Amino acid sequence: MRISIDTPDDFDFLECVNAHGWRSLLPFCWDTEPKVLERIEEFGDGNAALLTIRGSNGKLDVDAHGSAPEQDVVRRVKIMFQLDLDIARFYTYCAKQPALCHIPQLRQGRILRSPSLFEDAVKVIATTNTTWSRTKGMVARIVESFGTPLPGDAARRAFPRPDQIASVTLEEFSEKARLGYRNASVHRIATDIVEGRLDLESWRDSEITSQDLYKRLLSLPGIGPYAASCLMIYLGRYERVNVDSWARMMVGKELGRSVTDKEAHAFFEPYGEWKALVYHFYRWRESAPEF
DNA sequence: TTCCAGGGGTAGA
DNA sequence: TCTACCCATGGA
Repeated sequence: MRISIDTPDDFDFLECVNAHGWRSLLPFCWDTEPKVLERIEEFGDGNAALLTIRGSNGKLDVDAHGSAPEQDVVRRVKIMFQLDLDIARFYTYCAKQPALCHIPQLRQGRILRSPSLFEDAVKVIATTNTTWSRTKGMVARIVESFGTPLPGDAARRAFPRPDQIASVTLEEFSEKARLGYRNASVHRIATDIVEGRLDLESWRDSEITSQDLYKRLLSLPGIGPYAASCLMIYLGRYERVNVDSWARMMVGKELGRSVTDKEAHAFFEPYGEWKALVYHFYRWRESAPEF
């Protein structure tokens, strides 16, 4: 089944896929040539399907191999590529500043994300205090140990649902996922969702203020200021910079001394409501890890 | 052996 | 609000 999904004029497939390392984390699989993004996705019926996604003029062509309801495929692809995100105001802002005017020219701004906040939260936790190669390993072990396999190819699996993680003990999860001290955080988030104490997907609601959303994200185990700010970006909220070791280093160089997180935040204050997006694309242009 | 990576949690000041 | 310390992991 092929589904064509119209994309906004200010959308660029490659810029979105390359906006950060998510394309290299299972169940995404990026093929540089011929520039195809694959993803194993489960649609709630216990069967996984392979999606292959290509960008072409004004649309995304999605081939679904396996059981995949069309409406659900469209909904999830729109989330992954942030197709409903209105970034016109961001482009207007960038166009006025010489240092940022390349952003609208390149049609940067949208960042590949996961169809669920649960998956993004787990992946962000797996990026904290570790190297990128280890992040890939952690995510791969979660997918390969707990995800629904693709029919006929058990080696390829979807990202596990919360109940697939919560169905095993913390000890078993830790043994298979090997996330170090992060094991308990991921297992508890999954368990809280399954037992009805947490409804992460409802946090996508635009009625929730950014301040409230940030507080909610911080309340999750394993999610601190850095991880919460990353997730805010994926949800289209850019008021908080995800200050990391690179940001501290970069601001420190500018100021000629070591800086506190507060000083790093203050450095990006002039970029107002867009500061996190400005930092994100600056950081990836200057120093993208090998992904 | 020690350090470090796209930090987080906690105690104590 | 800030600082110090500890928290697995595994490659360099």
